[in-house]
Amino acid sequence: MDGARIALIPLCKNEYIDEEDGDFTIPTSQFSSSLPPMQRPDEKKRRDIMKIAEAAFAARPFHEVRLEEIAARARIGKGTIYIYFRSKENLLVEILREGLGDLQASIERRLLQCPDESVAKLRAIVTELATFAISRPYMYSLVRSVLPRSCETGLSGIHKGIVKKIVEVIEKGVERGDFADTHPALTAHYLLGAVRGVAISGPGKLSAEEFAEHLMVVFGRGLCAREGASR
Amino acid sequence: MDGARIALIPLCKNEYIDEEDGDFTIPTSQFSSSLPPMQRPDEKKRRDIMKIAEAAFAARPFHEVRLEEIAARARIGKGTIYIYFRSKENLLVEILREGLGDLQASIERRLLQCPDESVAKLRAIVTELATFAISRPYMYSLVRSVLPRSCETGLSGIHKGIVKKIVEVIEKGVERGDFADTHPALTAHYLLGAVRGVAISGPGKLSAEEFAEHLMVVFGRGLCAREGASR
Amino acid sequence: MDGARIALIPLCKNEYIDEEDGDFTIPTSQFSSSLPPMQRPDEKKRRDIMKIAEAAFAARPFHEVRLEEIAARARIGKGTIYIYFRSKENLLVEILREGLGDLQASIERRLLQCPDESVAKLRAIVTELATFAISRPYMYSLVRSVLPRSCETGLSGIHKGIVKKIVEVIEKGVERGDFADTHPALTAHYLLGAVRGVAISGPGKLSAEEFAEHLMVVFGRGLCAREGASR
Amino acid sequence: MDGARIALIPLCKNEYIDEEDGDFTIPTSQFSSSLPPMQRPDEKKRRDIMKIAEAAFAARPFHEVRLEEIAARARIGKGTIYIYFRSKENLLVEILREGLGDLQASIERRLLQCPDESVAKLRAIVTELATFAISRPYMYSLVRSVLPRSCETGLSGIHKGIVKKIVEVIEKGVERGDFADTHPALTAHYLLGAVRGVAISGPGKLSAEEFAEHLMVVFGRGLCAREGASR
DNA sequence: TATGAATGAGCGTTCATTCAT
DNA sequence: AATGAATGAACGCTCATTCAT
Repeated sequence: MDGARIALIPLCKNEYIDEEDGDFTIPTSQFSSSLPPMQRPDEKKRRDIMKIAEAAFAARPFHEVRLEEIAARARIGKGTIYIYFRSKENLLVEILREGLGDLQASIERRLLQCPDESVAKLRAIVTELATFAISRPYMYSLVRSVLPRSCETGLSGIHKGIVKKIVEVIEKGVERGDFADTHPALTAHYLLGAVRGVAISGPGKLSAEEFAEHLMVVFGRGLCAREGASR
Repeated sequence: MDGARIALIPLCKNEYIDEEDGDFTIPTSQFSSSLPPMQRPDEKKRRDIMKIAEAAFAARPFHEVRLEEIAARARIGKGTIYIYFRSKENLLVEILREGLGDLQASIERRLLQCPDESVAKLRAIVTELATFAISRPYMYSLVRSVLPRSCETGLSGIHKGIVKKIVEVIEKGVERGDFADTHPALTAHYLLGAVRGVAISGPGKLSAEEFAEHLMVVFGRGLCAREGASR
Repeated sequence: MDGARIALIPLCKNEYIDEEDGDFTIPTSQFSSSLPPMQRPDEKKRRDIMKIAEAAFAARPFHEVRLEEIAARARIGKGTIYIYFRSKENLLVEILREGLGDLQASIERRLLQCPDESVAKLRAIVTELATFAISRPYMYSLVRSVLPRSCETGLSGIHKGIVKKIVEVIEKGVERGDFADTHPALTAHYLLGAVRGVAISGPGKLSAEEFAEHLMVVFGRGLCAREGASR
Repeated sequence: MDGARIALIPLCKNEYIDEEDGDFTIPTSQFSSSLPPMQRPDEKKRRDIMKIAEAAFAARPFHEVRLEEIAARARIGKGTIYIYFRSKENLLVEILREGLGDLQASIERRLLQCPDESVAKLRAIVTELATFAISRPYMYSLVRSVLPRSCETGLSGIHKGIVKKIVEVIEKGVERGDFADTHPALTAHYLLGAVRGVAISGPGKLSAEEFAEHLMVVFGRGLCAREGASR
């Protein structure tokens, strides 16, 4: 049994991992990530469903969420969900795609409006992350906790896009001598992870502003090039 | 055996009769302290199951993990799992409890061995977190997968214990003038979240040492009292 | 739909959040009074299932009856049973409730139509009991097969109702001097037990009429006030 | 669906009934009814188990009785039961066989001691039945409620033996002009059923003597030859 | 002989999904 | 488009039975 060392070393971060012997083949899920956006007879109803479902998926783990319950809460028939979404998993994916898409969009919008200065850009990102974390805290709890197969669904693309944006800002700051960081990608993950950690299990009663401010203190200093007492 | 008089005298005609002592829990020895050297639930087998199951739970989301498959991989009968664990959820909880418990224990051990100095203590914690993240990355991905009910399962207690340890170190550092932090609890969550983020979706090919070192740079600076250009 | 504001705002970080209204029972229409002329649970199908299941429960003991088999015989899906019945036990209870209810109803109907005379009333009851025993003999064999919990299921209520009816008739007869019986409740149980005994293990090839007639002879005499050589 | 009339008319009273299409073949149970009495290493322990199990089988329906519970109550290992009994069903059969055997034996003993007179003989039987019903009321609840396949187990033989004894007494009484009964076998079933009915659901607080006395009044009169106003 | 850990067939039940209306 | 009754594959779990000790 000792020889049977488990081989579940994550081959590919960012994704649920497959096993050594291939027995655990992840069934190719049935969602094309790009969206020939299905006819949406009633866009408002679609949003309703997503809103209700977001709450439900946040309230309990995926396998405990019943579509019947979502339908009942949305005051529609169970079958109706299938007019707007291909499956339960697809429903969640769409919710996350939208949520992360919103976040990505608002980060990009904010960056465009902001002066081309390293700390200001960092602040722009941090502010958006904090606002998102406070206003839609459960979005975070969904991202990876329940979601396998994020590659196929295009979600990891959005996630990577956000990471990339942060990395760019840090790298630009390093170039300019404003920041000192030997591994900006790591730092980007710190930032996202930190925000997520607070969103999920952080202290209650925290305003987005306080949160952003504190993040700026810690990460601003942490990235600051001017000195470096790490010891 | 004569004293064991049966108490099932029908108290009430017309109905099946209940037993004197109500719930009569069968004294399932469940690892009872000491038994005749007969067969006993096998602690090693319990660990085997947990090891296999940890891999399975890491490989796919909770609702796609089949106990039958775990049993097959562990080369035991399906029912055997239920000798050692109350339910599928309990199995996962035990895995997490053990994992988080290990982490907590190693942090505490390391803190005891380490000089009573703020940065050294921070380093001790960071080193353990990084080591854990690299060596058991999927532990992190599990934490929220069935973690509603985390209160009842005692898991959140362990998590809080770890947070508390970090907070203590930061607060002590602040008292001594080594650290500057207006909200240590937030920072503790940043640290845990950051580690988690890297464990789950961070860049591959990262050694625990590199990881710890980089964390120390960012968070060490971020906490550093000596100056503070967050702007 | 705007008023249906989602209440799933995480009240408590660090834990999956519960819903405002707790148990939120889905308004499964379960034969709700009036619905748009859409599909509705089909009362006829319910009866079909009960008919098939009655046969199955009569053919073997409870724990050997397979719902899958009942479903197959009824040519429906296994899940469909659960649309109409809460559980296997509930299915049996409903069968019994209906059966005993029928018996009770037919006894009461017959009593209303019959002249207000002691022997005639006894005959009315006996006739219905005999008819029931001959036409649905397995109903009797079911009565106690899952009848712990008979209180909770309301079955014992029906049974008691029947007993009470018989007792009333006897007591009236005693009042009038037609019957002599010091313990009518006992006699009522004799009658039911006797019928049950014959239904279950009595001689075959017995018509309801013969049976009723013979019962009348034995119990008619047994109750008769006119003389009393019990010795 | 109308044509699909259920064919579960009990072909053979006294046994669970098979279905028209033979799908429901009752698995030949694995107990020889006659007893090469297996080595009984410890006869006392065997009795203990039976005593405990009798209570358990009386307390809940067959399928809810756990051998583990019986073992625990008897303070023996689960496997030990299988030293004394071939299976769970066999355990129940043995309990019933013994119980009914006791009843049969005591009836026969009493009949031998009693004057050769019709009413006295009836009284002998009734007294034993009443005593049995009062002192071991749950024996009755077991006899048919849980037990399929009684033919193969030899139980129905004992039951038939008792019926036969009663029938003999009645027939002798008829021959002698003491009793009038056109169908003694039916009456025998009445008697057994009546006793069973009282044992299971009759009024509480009834002494064996009262019970026997009342039975004699009703059945004594019911069988009495001297007159016959059943109308 | 006695044990109780181990087994695994087999169950009741659920719920995402389909489809007739 | 909308519905919800119907489905049935697939699950978690139980427990009578076996067997190594």
